[in-house]
Amino acid sequence: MDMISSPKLEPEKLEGDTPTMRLFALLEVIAEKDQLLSLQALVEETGLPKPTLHRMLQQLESVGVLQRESDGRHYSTGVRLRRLASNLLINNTFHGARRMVLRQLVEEVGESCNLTAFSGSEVVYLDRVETAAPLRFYLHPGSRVPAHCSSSGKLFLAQMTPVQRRRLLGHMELTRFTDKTETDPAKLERELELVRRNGYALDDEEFLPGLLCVAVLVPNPNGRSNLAVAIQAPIIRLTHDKALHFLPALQRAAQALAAIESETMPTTGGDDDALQTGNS
Amino acid sequence: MDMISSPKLEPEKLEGDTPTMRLFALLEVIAEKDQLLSLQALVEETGLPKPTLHRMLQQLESVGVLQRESDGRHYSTGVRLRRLASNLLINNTFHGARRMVLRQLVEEVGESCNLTAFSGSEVVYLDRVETAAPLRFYLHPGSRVPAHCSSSGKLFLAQMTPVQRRRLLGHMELTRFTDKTETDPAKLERELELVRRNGYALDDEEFLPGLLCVAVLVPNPNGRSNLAVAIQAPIIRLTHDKALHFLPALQRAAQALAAIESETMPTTGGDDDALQTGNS
DNA sequence: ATATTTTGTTCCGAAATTTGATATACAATT
DNA sequence: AATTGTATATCAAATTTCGGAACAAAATAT
Repeated sequence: MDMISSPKLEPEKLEGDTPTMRLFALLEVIAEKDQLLSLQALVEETGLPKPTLHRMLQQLESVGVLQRESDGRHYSTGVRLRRLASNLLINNTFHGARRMVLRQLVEEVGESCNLTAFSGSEVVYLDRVETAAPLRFYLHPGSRVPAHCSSSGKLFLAQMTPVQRRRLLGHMELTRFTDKTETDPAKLERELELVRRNGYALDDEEFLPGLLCVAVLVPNPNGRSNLAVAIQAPIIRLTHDKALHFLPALQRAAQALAAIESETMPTTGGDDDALQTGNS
Repeated sequence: MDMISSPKLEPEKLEGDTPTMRLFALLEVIAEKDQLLSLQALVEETGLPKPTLHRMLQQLESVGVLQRESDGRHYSTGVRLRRLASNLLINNTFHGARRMVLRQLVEEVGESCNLTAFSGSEVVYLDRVETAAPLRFYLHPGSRVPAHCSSSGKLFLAQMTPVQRRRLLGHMELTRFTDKTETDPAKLERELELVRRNGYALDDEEFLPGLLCVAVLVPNPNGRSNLAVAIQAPIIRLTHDKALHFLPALQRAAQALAAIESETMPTTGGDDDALQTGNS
């Protein structure tokens, strides 16, 4: 094992010292783009020789990590990779001090709160802390709800580019769950505009009768966020006004969560090898 | 949820043919249970030799894919892995959109549906949404079936030029899977002619006994299509007639999928929506 | 406090894999 | 029909991984 790697800043080259790491870096490139990449495109993107890249892609495809599109020339994420990502985020509640932030928020506002992420086309509950109040909705972590009628979902939709959003909403049936569910795409679009301006989103009995939610995004300095915090409560206890009243607390929690994220997700890959543990 | 996970009886070898795939499988194990795993625990979990595992973990840690806890003896997900997962799920509108179309179709017809492509000489399942009905065939995405005895496959074959088709069928054994499997090239050719005229294809227990499929092509304005949608159901529930009854819904789904394709496929410019340069 | 067991780490030659220039097949475009 | 751009196959050389065995450091038992 060498000492500290020399600071060679290759702007184009796909970094990676071992074959495996090169392959992982390739996955990162693919995951970063919301588009189907061809072999040629990846060659230009990574700077790797074509045969090498071809082999890598083929290998990844053969085990279901990547998947080739119908035209046979474009690659995208495969089932295994997507499942890995899902599991990772769901199981990550353990690692996080995030739960503590949630817990404190719950204590502060007295209602159940949860942490959500956007996955595929739906909102998935990463973690959830319940209020002590006897009357409550029980929604377990791991479950999924549609984006168009959940507060977090609206936030995620609102921050997408128009192209991305149209791709999703254009082919999504805005299923009606309650009288208040928004099923008109145009109206939804208008509401998303509002959400974008307000910086928060409401779900006023749009998914479950009697359930009101408020959510804000967990800010992400690196780009779009895929984390949101939400308060969920029976409308009997949490009125519309009261919900807005909780916004500062919610924002504070979001900020705290963002801090946790940035602690563990620094932008640049630091190369300080502090491997020499106590070995005298 | 996957069904093929191996039971935890013995130190079941971590499957993987190449070093890289073994490593990916390791990540899957870790992602599945985000508990802080020690080296020893992983040895027992995966059945890999200790030095090997140690090397893998160390390598993964040194590049930030995994992370070692403060005690230095427990590993958990690292920065890069989590970022990969995040990006993956956010930048996934493409798969999300397609899946939604499938899901709606399933809801409409009440049977499992899937999206297939032609690859090499076989039909590969790109995605699949299961019906809620208890009795169902379980066929996972990524698996492959022969072209001559699947509804999608016949569609793909039917739209080929005679030269192309002969090239394939000439070197392909028309394997018999059931009594109804067509193994006579001449008869198959005649059926393909019918498929071409009808605009849809059936698979009436030609691959699996008791399984009936109907499929249509996803139209492609640029030429031949390499995408098909299909309904698959036990013949007990889905009679021949009923299948034809579902054709309009199937066609509608195909149309929707075509729209997604045309939205997504970058022509040849490379300039697309959301460019998010993860300048690392 | 010392002995014992368990867990983590290092070595290193043999075996397996990746690498990528070159060559070929295939498709679309002219 | 010819041409261009792409995707894929081949193969010997260069790297990398592999894992048994030895070693070090904790944790646990005596």
